[in-house]
Amino acid sequence: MKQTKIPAVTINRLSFYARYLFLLNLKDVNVVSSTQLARACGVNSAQIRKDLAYFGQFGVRGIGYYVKDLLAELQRILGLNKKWRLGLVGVGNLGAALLRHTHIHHPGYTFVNAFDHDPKRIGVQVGNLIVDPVDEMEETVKTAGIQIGVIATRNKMAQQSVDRFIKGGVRGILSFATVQLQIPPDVHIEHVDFILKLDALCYRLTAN
Amino acid sequence: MKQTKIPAVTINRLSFYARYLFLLNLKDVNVVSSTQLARACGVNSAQIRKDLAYFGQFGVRGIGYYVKDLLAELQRILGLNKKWRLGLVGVGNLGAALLRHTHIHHPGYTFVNAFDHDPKRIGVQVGNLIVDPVDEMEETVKTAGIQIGVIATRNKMAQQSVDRFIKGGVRGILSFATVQLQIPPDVHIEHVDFILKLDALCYRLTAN
DNA sequence: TGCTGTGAATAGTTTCACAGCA
DNA sequence: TGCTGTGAAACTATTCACAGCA
Repeated sequence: MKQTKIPAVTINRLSFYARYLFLLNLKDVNVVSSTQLARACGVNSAQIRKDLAYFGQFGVRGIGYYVKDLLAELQRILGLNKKWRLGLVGVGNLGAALLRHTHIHHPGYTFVNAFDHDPKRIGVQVGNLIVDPVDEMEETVKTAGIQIGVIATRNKMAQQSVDRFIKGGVRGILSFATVQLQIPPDVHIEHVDFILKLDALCYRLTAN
Repeated sequence: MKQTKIPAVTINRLSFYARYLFLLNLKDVNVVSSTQLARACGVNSAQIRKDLAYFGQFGVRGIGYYVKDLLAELQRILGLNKKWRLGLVGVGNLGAALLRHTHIHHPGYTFVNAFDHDPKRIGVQVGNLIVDPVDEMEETVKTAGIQIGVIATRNKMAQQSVDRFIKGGVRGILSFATVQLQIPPDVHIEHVDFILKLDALCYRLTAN
């Protein structure tokens, strides 16, 4: 499938396009041109055509793209047509917020287990889940078929949590921790780091 | 100060370097080379030297960088040596988690006000703050001297909240919403979008 | 006519490689 | 000697511009 190495920015944009196409589809819009899509997503129209060209030809010359079809193609390309089973470790403020988060536009993601190392939190219900102890992680991750591990622990516990997910067979990690994490080459990791974003704002506000 | 346009990726890396230097400083390490720093941050050493070169010369040939000095320089460059007053709108699961978040390594950021549009939430204490109604935003943002506005509302309310912050004089926005937001050219915005990151993981896990 | 798809041109970023200096 | 600082080279990404087709 992957003819060549697709840049991460392209994947993020595809995800963004898919979101907008989803909205257009809700509004019963049938056709959209790369120029319209570009305006809505704040990018150049050639960019959109190039991004799509990595994966094939999805448009009709003189017309544009059929919204339903392109949306379906993008969902297939990104893997959003499947169900994804998520595990969470660290049921603090952030972790609990994630569990209670309603994924309206993304019914494909479900948290199936939550873990914590703090005995006071174990057995407590958060959202739809009962918090499990971290020492059951490896086993539970295997039996529950968890595919993506979400790290919402303190930095100190992050590496240990990653290791446990990986031992359980997880190949994708979403980390909210602000430390570098060691992972084997066949595992993918994405970082969500809003302090970094705040720092960028400070810089822009300071540097005029 | 800003001789040329500094790329956003460079700013993010500087922030990352600063974090690591902060840790080194805690451990009383005095000197670090670009090679050591590079290994710790997972980048090329020339990259670090180039990133720093945008702002000046901070090293000593044959030695490396003095940790304390470089940290201070980076904090000055990024504006992290100042105190920043943040306002939050949307005290749902995520917003409440942010208010309760302890910024151990970043004492420069403080939430000074929280707003919500839901009457049931107004007057309630979350973290150290009492939730205020959104229709007081413009006024409160001015009097409280809020410099950065954080958007943690539902997508529907996001644009309205941005507008209110900007009317109150805010020039920097951190948005957790997943919609495009309209802002005037003198306002800076950063997006935190973990669904986009999850989508990227799905793609990588799907595309093998 | 009015769009897509794409080669070519441009712009931006990273890495190499080494001069220059403590 | 062993590092930084930096021009040049290599690489990557974006945008232009237009051929090709419904």
